[in-house]
Amino acid sequence: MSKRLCCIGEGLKKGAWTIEEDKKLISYIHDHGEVGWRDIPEKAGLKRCGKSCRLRWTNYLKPDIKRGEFSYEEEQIINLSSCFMPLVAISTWSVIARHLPKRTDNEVKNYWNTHLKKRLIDNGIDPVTHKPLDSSNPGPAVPKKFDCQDKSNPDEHSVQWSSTTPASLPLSSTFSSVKPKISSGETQIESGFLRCKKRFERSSSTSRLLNKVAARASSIGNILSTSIEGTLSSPASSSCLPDSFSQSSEHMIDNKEDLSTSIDINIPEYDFPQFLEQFINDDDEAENTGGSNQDLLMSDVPSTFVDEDDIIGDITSWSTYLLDHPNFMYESDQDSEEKNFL
DNA sequence: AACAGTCTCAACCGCCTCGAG
DNA sequence: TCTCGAGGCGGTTGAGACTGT
Repeated sequence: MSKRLCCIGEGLKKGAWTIEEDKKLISYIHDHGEVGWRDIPEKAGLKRCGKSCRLRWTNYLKPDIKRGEFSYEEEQIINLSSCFMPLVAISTWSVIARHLPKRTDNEVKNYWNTHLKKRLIDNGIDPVTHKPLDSSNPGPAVPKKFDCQDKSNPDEHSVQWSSTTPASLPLSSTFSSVKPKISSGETQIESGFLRCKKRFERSSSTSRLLNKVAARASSIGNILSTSIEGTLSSPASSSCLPDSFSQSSEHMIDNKEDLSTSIDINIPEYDFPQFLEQFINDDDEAENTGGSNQDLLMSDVPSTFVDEDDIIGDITSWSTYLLDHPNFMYESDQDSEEKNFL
């Protein structure tokens, strides 16, 4: 198949856009709308290829784009979404971006690559597989606050790291359990086709699950912090913690008052893994009964034959790990004290 | 103040899918 | 059914900003 290359042409400009170019593009789209990108440069008087115009518009100039730092809730969605990376091969960033209102896929991707991925690597986790980076590394570094062996008295607010293996690793085993369901009778070609098809369906399934998470994204920070609180107050976990950490957790509780409204931490709903499971069950029930739960994104998505239990297990595994290690994603952020207490 | 190293993110690249003809 | 162009995607690059010495 021969294809005319879009961005190769005489006199086409590349690189950073000027204010004048931006004005021309905005003015043209304001008058004519986002149609026919191929013709827009010529009609708008721009020496750019259509593709470049489209990218500039969708990633930067569009009026409803939100810029600036990502909120804690947005980070949580990206973190959870990153768990699906090994499962879905296409449309990942755009699907995630659709769950973050006014964020572009490019921005989400950049944020993951420059911030969140780095944090995982810093903490000894492979950002692709979510496994420890190497076998000599027993797992992500764990704050000494969580080290059962360490009964010393670490500074309450500064986090020190040890290499103690955490009780549970995020997704390391559960991911490998999610395999394409190809029957024994299929040929290689058929299985290739099906694999391609399944990629779509997984993407859809992922989106549906993300949608469920995103639907409560506005309160996810509160839910997590409360759940962490509940986890820490349980006898099993508190017996493992040094006294100083109990004080630290009290500090967390005090600080939480500033961050959220008061929530009854005894309500099981706020156990995050349970919350996820319950939320998905509620959603399924609504679907079965023809309920009107608004699916913000995937209302047109066909049913999937990906085993959602596997994926839910993955989410639960990862969220459980996050709950067990509340500082996990934030240890590199020395300047983000507030986040360290969540 | 000057330089070097690091980080950020807008923009580009090449490939893919979809839909019109 | 096939071809081809438009639009969309993830991966990558590199200029400018920032930070440390």
